[in-house]
Amino acid sequence: MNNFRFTSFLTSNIGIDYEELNELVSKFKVKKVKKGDFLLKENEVCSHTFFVEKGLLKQYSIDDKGKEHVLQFGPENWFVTDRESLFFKQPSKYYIQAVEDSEVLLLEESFFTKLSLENKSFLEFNTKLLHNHIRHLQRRITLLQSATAEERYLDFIKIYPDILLRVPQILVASYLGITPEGLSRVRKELAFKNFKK
Amino acid sequence: MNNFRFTSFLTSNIGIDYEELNELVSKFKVKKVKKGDFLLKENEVCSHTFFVEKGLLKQYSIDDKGKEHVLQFGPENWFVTDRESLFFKQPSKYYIQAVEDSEVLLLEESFFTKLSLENKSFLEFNTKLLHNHIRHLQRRITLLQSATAEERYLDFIKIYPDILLRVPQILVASYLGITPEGLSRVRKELAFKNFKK
DNA sequence: AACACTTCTTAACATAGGTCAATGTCAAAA
DNA sequence: TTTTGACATTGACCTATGTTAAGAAGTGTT
Repeated sequence: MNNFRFTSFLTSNIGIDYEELNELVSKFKVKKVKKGDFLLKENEVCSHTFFVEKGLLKQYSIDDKGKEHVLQFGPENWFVTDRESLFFKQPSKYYIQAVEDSEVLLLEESFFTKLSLENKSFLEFNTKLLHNHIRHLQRRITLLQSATAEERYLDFIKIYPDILLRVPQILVASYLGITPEGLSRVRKELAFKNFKK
Repeated sequence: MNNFRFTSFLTSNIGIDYEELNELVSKFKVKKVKKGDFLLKENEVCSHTFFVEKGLLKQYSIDDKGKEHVLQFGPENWFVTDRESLFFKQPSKYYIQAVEDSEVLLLEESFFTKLSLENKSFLEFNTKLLHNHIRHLQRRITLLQSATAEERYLDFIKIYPDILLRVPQILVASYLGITPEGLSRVRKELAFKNFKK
């Protein structure tokens, strides 16, 4: 058998025929990327969903002032893709780039559509993925609408304590929608508050 | 036959058996709500997807400072629901309320799951709905991360010119993540800019 | 060791947008 | 017709965060 995280991930989430799955997964391409390498660039049409076996990816856009905005990070066991581009076959607005040396599985969209038709359990799984995605995005919107930089930072720490330690703060700041200097200030104030207590 | 917008909406989007669909749709409950009535309140588990036949809904949350944040508006032909609560059967963080006197169809989740399994074309349609939702949410995140209040307002005008005219500005401001006063200022500055030209 | 690079911090200053309070407008209710 | 209540605007003031610029600290490379 292979020992992809992906296989364990799926079998632990779906009541799927193991042999069949293994057969499928062994056909996937594995891609090794170095820190800084791109898996997707702006204006390309996204052709795969990337499942992160190892390492860490970031998905970000660059605005018209040249600033980078991290939409999401993708550590091990995460799916990263631009669904908008993949599904609607439109040029992407995002970059997907390796933050660390990484290994990703390249999943064709047909993998999802086919299995969804054939296997009820997989359809449920896939639907769950989509709903999780939506849940995650809504949470971010609410935070961006209503929370201060400090509150967003505290939220980030709580939800992604692992990622906090793996990425430079400039990326955390970009994810939070503030400048690195702003983040530095927030951290300082938090340290001061904790000191006083 | 019935003359629900919903039936036309579906048949124009899906290659679905018309008789079968009509049969299904005629079983749905229609709910008429007055301006201000709620279809969902915080901490309730959302049990339906609402298809707006007539009128206008808003979905919003209230933060711990008591401020209202509009997540989305739902005019005619839109689906409004809290997918997070509906799918994961969790208490909702949102309110769904009528902005105008409205008529909505109450769609059971089973309607979507069943038809998705039975009908390939419907599955595609449903998947498209989910992807559209994700696209929409991502767009908002990018705007909230990178655009000024003025830019977000201009974007709103461009994308929802109709809604702009139907809702009080206090709701537009809430959607944009600014205060009513802030929006008023933005409008004033825009008017001034246009005057100078 | 010396260097270049990148990241992080700090401080002074600037500004977008929030807050508060007063006033205006308009439509519905009495 | 008056009153009420929701919405919109305005101005004075305030605060969080951005901007700019400099230095410090850490890391990898020669």
